[in-house]
Parts: sequence; C-alpha cells; structure tokens
Amino acid sequence: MDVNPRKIPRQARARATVEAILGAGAQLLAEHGFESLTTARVAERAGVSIGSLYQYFPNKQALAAALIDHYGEALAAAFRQRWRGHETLAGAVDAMVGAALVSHPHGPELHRALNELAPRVGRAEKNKGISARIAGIVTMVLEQHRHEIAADLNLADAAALIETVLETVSHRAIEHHPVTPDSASMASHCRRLIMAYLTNPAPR
Amino acid sequence: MDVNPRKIPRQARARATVEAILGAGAQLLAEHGFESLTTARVAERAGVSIGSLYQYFPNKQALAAALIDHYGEALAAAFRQRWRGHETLAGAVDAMVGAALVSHPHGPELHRALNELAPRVGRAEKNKGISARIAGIVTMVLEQHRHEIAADLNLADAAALIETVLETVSHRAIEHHPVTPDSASMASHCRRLIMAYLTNPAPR
DNA sequence: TGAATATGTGACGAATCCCTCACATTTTGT
DNA sequence: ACAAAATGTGAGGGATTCGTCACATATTCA
Repeated sequence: MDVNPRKIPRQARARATVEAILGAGAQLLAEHGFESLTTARVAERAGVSIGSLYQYFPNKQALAAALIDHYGEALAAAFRQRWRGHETLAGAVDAMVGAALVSHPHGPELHRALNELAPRVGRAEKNKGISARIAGIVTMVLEQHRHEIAADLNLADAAALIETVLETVSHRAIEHHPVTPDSASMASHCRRLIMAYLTNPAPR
Repeated sequence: MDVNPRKIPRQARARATVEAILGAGAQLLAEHGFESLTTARVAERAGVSIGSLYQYFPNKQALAAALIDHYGEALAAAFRQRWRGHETLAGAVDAMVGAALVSHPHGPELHRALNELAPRVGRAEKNKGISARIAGIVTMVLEQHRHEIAADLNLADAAALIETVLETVSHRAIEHHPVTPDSASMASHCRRLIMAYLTNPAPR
C-alpha cells in the first residue's frame, strides 16, 4: 500500500487545503475513532470536496500516516520544551510529570487514537521512534543529575521505564480512572514513584 | 443501541455455537483489529452461518460487548490466582510483576484490542471495573505487608498507580519497545521501581 | 411417535464506503 | 492578455458490510 503523498501543494491555497484536511482528520479521529473515519466525512468537515482530498492523499491509510507523522512531531516538540534548566533532580522530575500531564497539544483522545492506529498503517516504527526520542530526552535530564541518582542504575533503562510510566499515567489521569482520586494526587504519587526509584539503591 | 443478547442458548449444541462465535471473534479481533472485524468473517471462522450469529447477538456491537465481558472476566480471574501466599513484600511484588508479564491468557493483542474497543461499545465502565478489581487485589496484597511499606503511603492510591504501571509495562515489554533491552531486564527494573516506591518514605 | 420448540442456513436488500474521472475554476508565468 | 499549470469539484462505479427473513434441520417432551 503506497502511503506517500500523491502531490505536494505548491500554492498557498493548496497548503491551506491540506492543513484543513489534516485538522479535520485529527478532529474526527479523536471524536469517533478510526473505524468511523471516512474520507467523505473528513473532506466535508474540512470544507473541501472529496476529490481534493484524493489529490494529496492516495488513499485513506496515507491520510492516517500523515496524521501520525504530523502530530507525533508536535508531541515530541512540546515535550522537549518543558524540561530545561532545573537545578535539582526533584525539580526536573516535577517538570517531566507536569509535561506528561499536559503535553497533549491536541488532546489525549487524539494521542491515543494515533498510538492505536500506527501499527495498522505501517507507522509502528515511527511511533516507537517518538517514544524513543522522548526517552532520549529523559536520559539527558537524568545525566545532568547523575550525582543525585543511585549509582547502580542504568540511566537509559531507567529513562525507558520512566517514559513508559509517564505516558500511561497521563492517559489514565485524564480519563478519570475510578480508583484514581484526582489528577493532583496522581501527579504527586507519580513524582514520588519516580524519585524513590531514582534515588534509592537496590536493596540487599 | 441494544447490546443485550437476543436469545440465550438452551441446548448444548447452541452453547457450542456461541462459544465458537466468541472464540472466532477474539481471534479475528486480535489479528486484524475492530475495523476489519465483520460479522460474516466471524461466522465463517466460527464455522457457523451468518444467521446463527444474529440469533444470539442482535448486532456487531453486541458481539464486541460480549467479547469484552467474557475475556475481561478471564483476565481478572487469571490475575487473582497468582499472588497468594508470599511471605515477604518482595516476593509478592515479584509475583505481581510476573503475573502482569504473562497474564494475558489470550494474548496481548486481544487485551489491547478489547481495551480500545470498550469505550466504543458502551463498555467503558466495565473495563474500568476490571482495572479497579485488579487494583483492589493489589491493595489487599499491600495490606498483608503493611509493616514493610512506608507508613505515610496510602495503600489504595499506591495500588491504583501500581496497577496502571503493571498493565502498561507489560504491554510495552511484549511489543518489544526499542529502548527496552529485553523483558527480563524490564521486569527487574519494574520490580525495583515498585519496591523503591513502597519502602521509602517521602523525602524532606 | 408426533407435535412443539429450538437451532441452523444463506441469499439478498439497503446502506455505506473507497476511490476515479471528466470537467470547472483559479493561479502562475511570459 | 493568454496559455499552461495547478487546484478544486462531486456524481457515480464497484466493492463491502450489516442485518433480515423465509425456510430447513435437529432436539425435546408428552
């Protein structure tokens, strides 16, 4: 299945069309999921004709892949800008948890939908790459506070685990998990979880 | 959308038919996801006619809901049987992590697919209920080792966080996350994460 | 055994969806 | 200004899907 763009927009008008299509696709994907995402509905919401959509995206999967690429980059960029300049490890962890809890620039539904979608449109690696980049950022932050972290902890492994925890906990917090009292408490427990893990050496 | 079963099977033959339909549905859901799950394909894989399927499930959503109920219960039951009789907190945590890493009695794909599916067929609460029950089991385990756990930690909150971590980490470990070296290392880090969280009081 | 009930079948109508194509309109470049 | 290129349009073909219905077969029970 060819997933490459059929034609690149040259005029400003065409770029606006593509933007409108991507925006409409993101909205509908977040609202109703992929199985009820139809090319006709996307075109309608975008305010363009179905023909215009197929001029830039050869098929429905290509549209989905474009959405994953477009909003995945936005997510990683949003995360990168939130961890700079913290003097202490506690401050950096605070920032990371805070970032995870708010860093869904286009809503958690869209984030989840794109995650589910990626492996079905040949973009599994792309999405894993985003996670890996965020884990890389976390690794860098941890390195800056190496002296506060248990010496026997491998930073790359720890960063991968923390990235996983951050992503999921943020999802759960936002969807009001029944056993989770509220987001503030969740964030506080999450901070404590990560700090305890980082600063205490393995027992025995 | 009515999601209740249309008719309950009375004869053994009918029960076998329903079982075959549920089994086929689970297989296809895990293999290809919900958007390519068609009633005709489910019936074909189950070895029954399409008409038989519609005798017990009024529509496609009802079939999905039945799958969620059926396999959700199986998951909770599988988890409950793995935590009994551990003398130490470390042993209990080991057991929980191990359970999370293997307790997908019908494969992680099915588990993920059902999780994604629940909110779209009126079963969001059901799935949250399963998580809550697992969190409740974790709470009981923690209570049995109260003396080994930091006194200022609320056990219910901690259990909710741990349940979340266990579920996601197991997903990631199985799908071979790139930055995760291997499952064994993942499990070891996961144990350390949870133990550090539980046994160390909040700093300052 | 025979009637009543339960279960199984699969062709088919109605609805929906993906995508194409012939053509209209706008913009660019000379 | 005018031709060439870029962009936009939407009806409709071909394919797929959901769910029904009239009928066949199997089981139960008196």
